[in-house]
Amino acid sequence: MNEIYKLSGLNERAQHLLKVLVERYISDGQPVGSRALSREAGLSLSPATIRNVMADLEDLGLITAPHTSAGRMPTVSGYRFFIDSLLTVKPLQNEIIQQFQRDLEPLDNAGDILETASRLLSDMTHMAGLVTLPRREAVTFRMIEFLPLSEQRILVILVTNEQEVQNRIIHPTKQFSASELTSAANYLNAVYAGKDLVTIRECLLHELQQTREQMNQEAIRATEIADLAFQVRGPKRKKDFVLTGEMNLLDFDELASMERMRILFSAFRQKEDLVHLLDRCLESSGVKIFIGEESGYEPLEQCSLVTASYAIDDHNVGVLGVIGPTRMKYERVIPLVDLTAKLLGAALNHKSLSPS
Amino acid sequence: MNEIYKLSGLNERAQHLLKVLVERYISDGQPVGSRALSREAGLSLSPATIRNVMADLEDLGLITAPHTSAGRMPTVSGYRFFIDSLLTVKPLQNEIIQQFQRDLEPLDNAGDILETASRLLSDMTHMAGLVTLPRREAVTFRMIEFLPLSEQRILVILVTNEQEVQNRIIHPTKQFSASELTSAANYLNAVYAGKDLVTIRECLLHELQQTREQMNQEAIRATEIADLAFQVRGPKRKKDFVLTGEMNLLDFDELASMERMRILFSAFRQKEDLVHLLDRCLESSGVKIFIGEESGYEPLEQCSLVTASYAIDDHNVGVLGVIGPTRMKYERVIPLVDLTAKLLGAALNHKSLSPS
DNA sequence: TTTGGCACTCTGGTTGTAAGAGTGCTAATG
DNA sequence: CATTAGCACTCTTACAACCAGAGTGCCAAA
Repeated sequence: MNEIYKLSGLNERAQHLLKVLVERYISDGQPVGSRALSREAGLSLSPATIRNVMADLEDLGLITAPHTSAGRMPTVSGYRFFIDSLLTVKPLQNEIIQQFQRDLEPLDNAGDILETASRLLSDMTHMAGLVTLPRREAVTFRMIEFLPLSEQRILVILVTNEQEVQNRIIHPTKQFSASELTSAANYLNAVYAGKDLVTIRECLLHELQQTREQMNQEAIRATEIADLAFQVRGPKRKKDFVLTGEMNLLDFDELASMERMRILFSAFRQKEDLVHLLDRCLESSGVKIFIGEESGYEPLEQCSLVTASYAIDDHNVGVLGVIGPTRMKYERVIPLVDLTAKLLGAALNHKSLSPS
Repeated sequence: MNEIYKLSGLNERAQHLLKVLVERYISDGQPVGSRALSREAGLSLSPATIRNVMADLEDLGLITAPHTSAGRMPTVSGYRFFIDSLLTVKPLQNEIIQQFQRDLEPLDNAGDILETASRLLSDMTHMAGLVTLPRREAVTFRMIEFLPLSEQRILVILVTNEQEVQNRIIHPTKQFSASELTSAANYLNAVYAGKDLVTIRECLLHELQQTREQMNQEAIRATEIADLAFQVRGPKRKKDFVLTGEMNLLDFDELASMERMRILFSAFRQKEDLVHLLDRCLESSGVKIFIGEESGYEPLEQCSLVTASYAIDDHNVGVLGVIGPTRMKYERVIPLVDLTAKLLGAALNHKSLSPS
C-alpha cells in the first residue's frame, strides 16, 4: 500500500485529510489528533482509520508528532505539498483591491509608494511587510538643475523617473559661474535624458579619461561638475528595503520567545543575508514561498517568507513580500502579495506614463 | 529616631547605604539583602545593623521588598532621591566625545543628523534612543525655486536653514509661464528670506485675503503660487520623532515579557502621548528624568526616560532622550544624553554658521 | 478495508517537601 | 544607647511524585 502512495503520489483521500489537517493546524496552532480530524474531514471515517492514514503521511515525511501522545502537525514538506497541490487561494474582494489602489494612487514619490506598499502588506496580513528598493539600474535620468547656494556650495536637483526628485549639495573645487552652470545643465539634459544612472556614470568616467582636445569647453565643464553630481550617494546605500510591522510578529506565540525575537530582529538589522535571499527572487515573476528552513537562513527557521517581484516597464526591479510564522494563512497572504506587487509596479509605472 | 530622619532628611550613613543599595540593585537586578549590603558598603557593620537601617529606609518609602524574605530594591522615590542627591556622574572620556563629533560632523542634512544622534544614543546606551524633529517654527526660509516639469506640474525647491532642501510637486490650476515663475521666485526670495515657515504661511494667507488692487501683478502671481508651495506637507506631519534601538529593550529581562513589549511598542507607534510627554521637556534646558510612573504614562511604567532639549540659536527646538528600564546606569546615561543634546544643537547650528 | 478495544506513552497541572535566603525581634554586649 | 548575635519565621524555588487527559499503535473482529 505504501508503495502505491509513493508511486502515484498520494491517495485522493489521504490528500484530502492532509489538506484538512494543515488547514486545521494553521487556524489552531495545536497538533491535530485523529478524533478531531475524523470529525472535521466530513468523510465519516472512524478515528482509527484516520490514524492509519496519518501513520502513512508520517512515513512519507509530510506530518510529524511533537511527541507520542500529541496530534500531528505538518512538516516543511507537508506545507510544501499543501501549498503546491492542495491550496485553493481565495480571490480577493474588490473592496480590498480598491482600498489598495486608493492608498497607493495619490502618492507622488517612490519613497512614499514603497513605504505604503509595505504598510499595506503588514497591516492586511498582521505580519511583517517588506519591500526592497528598486534596483539602481532602473532609475532613469530625466533632468538636472544646478542651484548655486554660495561660491563653494551648489545644490544639485536631479529629477528621475518623471517624478522622483533627489537633492544633494556638492562642493566643487573649481569655480563655476551661474551661466556655466546653466549651460552645463542644458548640455547634460540634452545628452543624457532617458538613460539610466548606472550607464550615465559609466559614460562620465569614460569621458573624463578621454583626451580633452576632442571636446568643446562646454562639454568639459559639464562633465566635470556632473562627475560630482552623479556620485553615488554616501559610502553605502543607506537602506536596502522598507520593513514595516515587525512588531506584529510579537503576537504569534510560536515566535514569541524573547530569544527568537532577538535573533529575528537582529537579522532584520543585519540585512545582508536577507537582501541576498530577496535578490534571488528578482529574476522570476510570480509568487515565491520559502517555508521555514527552505530559505536556508537560520533566523527565519520558524518563519515563512512569501515574495513576489515587482516590475517597471516589464522589468523586474524589486521584490516585496511578507514574513510571518510558518503557520500562516497562505490562501489569503498569497493573493495579497501578488496584488501588492502588481499595484506597486503599476503605481511606479503610472507616474511615468501619466500625461505630462 | 525616625523623627530625626524625617526632619533632617537622612542620616549620613543611611544615605550611603541607600546609595550602595541602589547601585548594587542597578548592576545586579536582584533585591539586595542585608548581608550583601554589609559586605559591599565597606562600613564594617554587621548585617543586623544594616537591617535596622533598611527598615528605616523602608518606612520612609525609599526601598521596598518584593516579599518577606527577599532583599530590598529601590522604590520610585528611592531612585528619585538617589538621582537627585546621591548620584555621582561620570565625566565622559574624550574619546567618546570625539566619536560623537566625528559621526555628526560630516552630515549635511538635518534628517541624517537627527537619525545619527538617535542612533548614537541607542548604541551607546544599549537602550532606545529618541529625537523629536525640530519645531516647525524653527525652520527658516532661505530660498525658493520653481522648476517646470510640464504644463501641469511644477517642482518646488525649498531651501531652509541654509542646508535643508525640500521638494514638492504642485499642480497649479492656473498657468504660469517660465518667466512668471522666475520672477515669482525672485519676489518671494526677496520678501521672505530669513523668516520662518509658520510666519510666512500666515503672511500669505493674509495677503490672499487682501484686496488685490493694492498689489502689483508680480506680487499677486507670486502669492498665488506660493500659497500652493508653502502648503504644509500632507494631512499630518508624517513623523514626530526618530526612534532607534527599540529592539535593544528586548534584552532587559525586567521588560522582557511579551505582553510588556507589545504595550511598549504599540505606545511607540501611537506616538501622541509620547510626543506630549516630550513636549513638556521642551521649555527647560538641562537633563530631565522621569522614573517609572512619574511620566504619568502607563506603557512606560517599568521604564525611565532621560531627556534633554536641544537648541538652535539658543532656542530650544526639540527634545531628545533615551528610554530604558528603570534600572539603568544613570551616571552614564545622563552625561551621554547631555552631550548628545549639545552636539546635536551644535551640528544643526554649525551648518547655518558655516561660511557660506 | 474499516472499526472497536486496549495497553501504552507523554504532557501539564497539582501537591508536597526540602533547601536557601532574608527578615524581624529579642536579648546580650561594649 | 548603638551594635550585634541568635533564633524563629516567612517566602521562593527547585525537584520529585502523582494523576488526569489526550492521543497513539496495534490487534483482533466485523
